[in-house]
Amino acid sequence: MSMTISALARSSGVGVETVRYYQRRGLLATPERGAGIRRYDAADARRLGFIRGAQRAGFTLEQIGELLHLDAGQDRARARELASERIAALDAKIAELQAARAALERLAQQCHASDEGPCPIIAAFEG
Amino acid sequence: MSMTISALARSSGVGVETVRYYQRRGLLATPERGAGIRRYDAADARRLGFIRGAQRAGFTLEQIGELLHLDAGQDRARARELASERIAALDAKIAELQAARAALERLAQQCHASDEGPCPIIAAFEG
DNA sequence: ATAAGGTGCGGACCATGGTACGGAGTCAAG
DNA sequence: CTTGACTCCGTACCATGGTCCGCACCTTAT
Repeated sequence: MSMTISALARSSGVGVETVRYYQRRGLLATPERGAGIRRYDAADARRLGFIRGAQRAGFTLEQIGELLHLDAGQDRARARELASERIAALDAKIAELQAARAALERLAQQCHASDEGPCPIIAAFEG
Repeated sequence: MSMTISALARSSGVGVETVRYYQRRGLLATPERGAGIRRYDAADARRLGFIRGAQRAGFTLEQIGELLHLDAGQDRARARELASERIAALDAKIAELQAARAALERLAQQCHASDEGPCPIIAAFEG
């Protein structure tokens, strides 16, 4: 159950260079090389999957590094702290994007409604 | 009704260097200088406000540049096109963030519920 | 066994959105 | 009329998250 770096990368939908970048960042281990080629296993794939998932949740690579570090240390309080900070940030971001979406939608409709005068999409945001 | 660059910057809550950066990017005009100092007016402030608002809506500076360019050209169809692309992108992003938020919330609660075994926050995302 | 293609590695480079620096000129209050 | 704050301008630098390059070695199919 071992794979090369390109198989590992493919398994998580990233590029080989990205895997190598994560290694440089200390997010992924660089396994021992058997005759020049490093071999990766399911644990590496899970870890890479974790990184991508956490990244989708908006964690930066630095925060992900901390989470991975906690993994070893069992510091659950800190993990929860990071999680709730992130939840608050997500709430703020979601609200902002929803507001922007509503504004854009309204503008697009106004713009569509009349072809006269200045485009409302442009006219908006000003102020 | 004219102001210096720092007043303009303050009026939109950005730094002077940011205004200058937008000028370099071609998003803001650099008015004629009266004896060495450039003077800005309400139109400049509105334009800067537009840039910030559009940025909050998730447009990149490049897209904002295009929107501002359309402003002159009255190309409303293109403006609507950009707006609806952005709306779709916002919808996707909002859905992603909501999913991430829900996942994190659930994990934080699980983590809180029991202090035994591996932290669910870490265990998640993997896969 | 040889050629094509994957791997390891270090370092350079990229895009995005700024931020900082240095030196010269300008403006406003005391 | 000097001092301190502000401005102009070009250039350099920053953080983030990669991406590409070149060279040598390894692997695999033919």
